[in-house]
Parts: sequence; structure tokens; C-alpha cells
Amino acid sequence: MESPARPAGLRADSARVRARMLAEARRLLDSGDTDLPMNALAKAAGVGVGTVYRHFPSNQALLEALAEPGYAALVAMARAAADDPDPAAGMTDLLRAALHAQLTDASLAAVLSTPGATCRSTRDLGQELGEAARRVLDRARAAGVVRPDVTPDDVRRLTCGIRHAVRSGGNLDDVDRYLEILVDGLRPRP
Amino acid sequence: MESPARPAGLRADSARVRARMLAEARRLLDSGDTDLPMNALAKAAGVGVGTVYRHFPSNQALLEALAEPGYAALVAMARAAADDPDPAAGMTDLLRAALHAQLTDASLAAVLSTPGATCRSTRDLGQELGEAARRVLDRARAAGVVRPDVTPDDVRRLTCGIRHAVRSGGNLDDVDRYLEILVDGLRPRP
DNA sequence: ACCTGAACACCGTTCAAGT
DNA sequence: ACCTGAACACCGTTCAAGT
Repeated sequence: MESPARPAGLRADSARVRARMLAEARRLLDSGDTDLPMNALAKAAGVGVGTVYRHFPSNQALLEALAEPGYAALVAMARAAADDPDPAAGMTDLLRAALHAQLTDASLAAVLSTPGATCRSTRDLGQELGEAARRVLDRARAAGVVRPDVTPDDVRRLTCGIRHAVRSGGNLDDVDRYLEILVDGLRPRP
Repeated sequence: MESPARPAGLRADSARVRARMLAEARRLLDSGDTDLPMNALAKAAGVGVGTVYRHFPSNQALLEALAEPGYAALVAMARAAADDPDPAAGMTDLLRAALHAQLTDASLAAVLSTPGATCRSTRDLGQELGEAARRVLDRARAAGVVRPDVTPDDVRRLTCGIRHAVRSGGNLDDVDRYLEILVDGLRPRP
């Protein structure tokens, strides 16, 4: 599994095919389909199934490749949150960014809710996100706005959970309310 | 779809087959399998697939039949919570019961996270649970321990979400912590 | 090297044929 | 009436055969 943007050592035509598959996969995922069948992608991209598997060794790997840009953007947001002069605002920003990213991008939601990563780059991004989240949490804890026992993995799991809560309802207008509930719930007990 | 406990107007042997299927389905589900394939159930129960479908018109209907006893127990818990002399304790009891039920019974988790019910009895139970939850919420709101805008459906969605958060981690020891976070988060903002 | 697509082992669901 | 199990349309994944 390589980066979606022009992996090194790949022939021009092969890179073109790969780009077309990723574009078509993104289109299928954004069309509302919750899952992304390999055979459906092959047909949509006009290639054989084997070609899909040559570039993405499994459905999970495909989702990770698709999620990578959004994942990187989320890491950037988390780092910015860690540098926010207001630790409480940084904390809220981190949660909001994580939740928004998952609600906007189904592939990112799938990757974040799955424990083990298939490709190296995804694992690296997870590591980086964890480190940024740790800094956000340390500062928020020092400022007394989060419980002492909250870990970066708690943030991951709870935002995944809130995503499910938001999506299992008709309207998505409850995002802000549920985000408030999560932020308040993470505050230290009085 | 009828009640799993001896539906009316069913021949003795048919009722026996139905009971065996439900018992085997329960066994499969508790064995850790997250989903319950109809063909696998047929093989395990020693019947043809058609027989499974004769009793349970779909996989969702099967899950609902399987969930019914637990669902009824949860409704009873919710009613008890509504009668708790302490409204705050009643609120916590409701959330704890809903969460515990979903973590213990995969079929109940599936049913609660699915919006529409296939069988009448499941829909009725959902109605009853909603009414009990409304009473719990009304009293908790009057006592000032929950936000004014929380609805019974919020409780359903959020407990489903917290279940996902609990399950997406290695250990299930975080139930109590996540429950605290949810209870605190539902408190009125200061 | 890279691609194709038939093929395998699974899903949920249906339905003609049996008792 | 009730049951059986082959069959259909799908999944993810593999691999011999082609360019």
C-alpha cells in the first residue's frame, strides 16, 4: 500500500489506473453506499477485479488508501488544536475535528473505528494523531477541563461512538448537541 | 413474527423446531459470532434454510425474536427506574441498564441500533421503552440533572454509541467510566 | 510487468419439489 | 401444513491465462 498521490516507482499508465480507481471509489463512497465492494469498484473503474487487488490488497487497504488525505488533514487539525492558546478550546476543536472528519468521510470513519491498520502509512498517521491528541489532553488536564483518566484512545473510541449515535438518527442536526454532551462528559467530576 | 415463547396456533412439532432454532441461534450468537447467518443456523439446528425462513422471514426478524426477552427485561428496568424515589439515580439506572443490555446481548444491540422494527411485538416494546424513558427524563429534568433537550431517542442513540465505544477497545472494563462520561455529559450546562 | 475475468467459498433469500 | 435443499444474486478474494 502506497500513498494515493503518485507512489514512487510506478509506471505512468499504472499510476493513471490507480488514480482512476481511487477517484471512482471516492465517488461510490460519497454516493451514499456505506460499503465499497471490490467488484463494484472494478466495474465502475472499467478494470478487472485483479487490478483492484493488485493496487489494494484488501477492501480494508482500499479504505485506508482512500482515507489517507482526510486522515492527514485530521492530524494537522489535531496539531493545531495542541497549539491553541486556550487548552479548553483546543480540546473542543480536537473532538469537533475528529467527529466532523468521520461524518464527512465514510472511509475515515471505517479506518478510525478499526483497531489494526493494514498499511504502514495509516499506522504512522494513527501514531501521529495519538501524539497530538496526547498533547491536547495533557494541556486540557492541566487546565482542569478534562478528567485525569482520559487517554487518546478514549478520544478515538468515544468520537467513533458519537458518530454512530449521530448517524443512527434521521437528521444529522444533532452533531453539535452530541458534541456538547461529549465535551461536558469529559470534564472532571465536581 | 410471533413471541418466541410458545406462539399460539402452532403445532407441537413446529413449536419444538422453532424452540430448537432459537436455542441454537442464541448459542451461536453467544459464541462470539457478531452476525448470525441463516444458512449457518439452519445447519446448526439440523433443518433446511426454508424452515428458518418459515419461522423468521428475515435475518432482522430472527434477531428481533431472539432479542425479545432481553428487550422486555430492559423495559421492566426502565419502568423501575421511572419509579425510583431519586430521579438522578433513576436516570443513571436507565442508562446503565440500556448499556448493559446491549453489551450482554448482541441481538438486542442490533435491534436497538436499527431504526425500524420488523415485527409488531418489537415495535410495541420500543414504544413502551420510549414511554418509560420519557418518564425517567421528565423527572430527571425537573430535578435539574439532565439537559432540557434530551429525548428518549437521544438516550437510545447515545447508549448505542457508547456501546460501540466500549466494544471498539480491547478490554470491556471501560463501561463504568464511559457510563460516567455519558451521565455527566447529559447534565445541564452550568 | 501488468491486466483480465472465471472461479471459489461464502452471504441472504426464494421456491419448486417432496412428506 | 410443513419441511428440504438446490438455486439465484450477491459478497471478498485468488489465480491461471493472456498482453
